Amino acid sequence: MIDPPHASAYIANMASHHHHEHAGASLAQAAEAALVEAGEQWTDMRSDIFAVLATFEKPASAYDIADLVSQKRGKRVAPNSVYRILDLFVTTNLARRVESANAYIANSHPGCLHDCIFLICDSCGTVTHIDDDALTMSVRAAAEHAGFAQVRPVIEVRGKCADCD
Amino acid sequence: MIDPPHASAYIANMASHHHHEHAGASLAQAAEAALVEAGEQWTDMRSDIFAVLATFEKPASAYDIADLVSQKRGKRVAPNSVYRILDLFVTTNLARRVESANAYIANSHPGCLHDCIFLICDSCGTVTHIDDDALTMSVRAAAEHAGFAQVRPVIEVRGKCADCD
DNA sequence: TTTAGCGATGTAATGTTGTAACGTGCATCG
DNA sequence: CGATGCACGTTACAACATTACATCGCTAAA
Repeated sequence: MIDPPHASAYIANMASHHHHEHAGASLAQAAEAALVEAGEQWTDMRSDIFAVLATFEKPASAYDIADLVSQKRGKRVAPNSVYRILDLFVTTNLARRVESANAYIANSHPGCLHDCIFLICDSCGTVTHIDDDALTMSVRAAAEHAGFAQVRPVIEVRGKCADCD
Repeated sequence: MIDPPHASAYIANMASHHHHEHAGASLAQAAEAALVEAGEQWTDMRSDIFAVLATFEKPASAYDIADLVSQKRGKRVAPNSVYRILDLFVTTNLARRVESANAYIANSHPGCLHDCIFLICDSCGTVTHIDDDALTMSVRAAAEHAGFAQVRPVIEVRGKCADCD
């Protein structure tokens, strides 16, 4: 799961509403803005962890991030601390947890709330993401129809990406 | 995650095609038939593990199962062995892995192949399952449209069930 | 009948992922 | 100056998963 960092590569959304796909410094700024907006602080540690997370184009495990942040800071950062901050990122929509990979990925449009569909390549591990609100709303509706409330859909698709196929 | 066993409680499917929802002995028989059909053996160990898995109405971790099977046999069964057999069950469609819970659940209609949608209650842990082929096919289609092949959808919804809400 | 192969399971060790409990430093505010 | 709250550190441990190799029993070929 440790891999050479790159800029995140997301494909465009199919949905009616559109938004910016941030990258690099722009993304970090957007993240900071979103976190502050949520009433949380944008600390050095949070900034570093977000920066590292954003360099991955594949889902990064908390341990991957801990290692890289430790290097970057020249001081050991425990996975524990990373988890705390990742949890914060997830709840504030700066990052997403990829359940089927036990890993995390930066949200390329923080501040913009919706359910996403992740496509994870079983060969190369790369994640692309689709926003199809019609589809995710149907899933929500189905769950609510079954009596569920406070619904949080997890929609991931494992498979072979176009490159690896 | 260790919990008093019960018969599995699944809700009916919404889709056009219908099938039996097995339970108890009938389910075990169906599982055996499906496994043999797939060219695999129905051994005592596999039978025991399936039986234990089927008593859960919540997703069961490999370790939960290992504990109960160990009791049942009066001899320690290592998680390792359980994982092996669970993997087999998953590939032969006798069981499903619930990714967002790192756990497994028996398939109440083995031999009948489709994608399911799991609803997992964050309070009580109970899983219900929906078969909505229109929805899952849309997800597959979206993934294939993005260039993915050999697609395996993972559609889970976390939330509060009607009882816990 | 031996023996070679193979599939299923056992055993042990280890790796990975995730949490709990508690301590410390630092800013703000009465 | 305390007191409070928050971010982060440290340690330990729990939960989940895999690897490598050994053993057992069956069956098919020699």
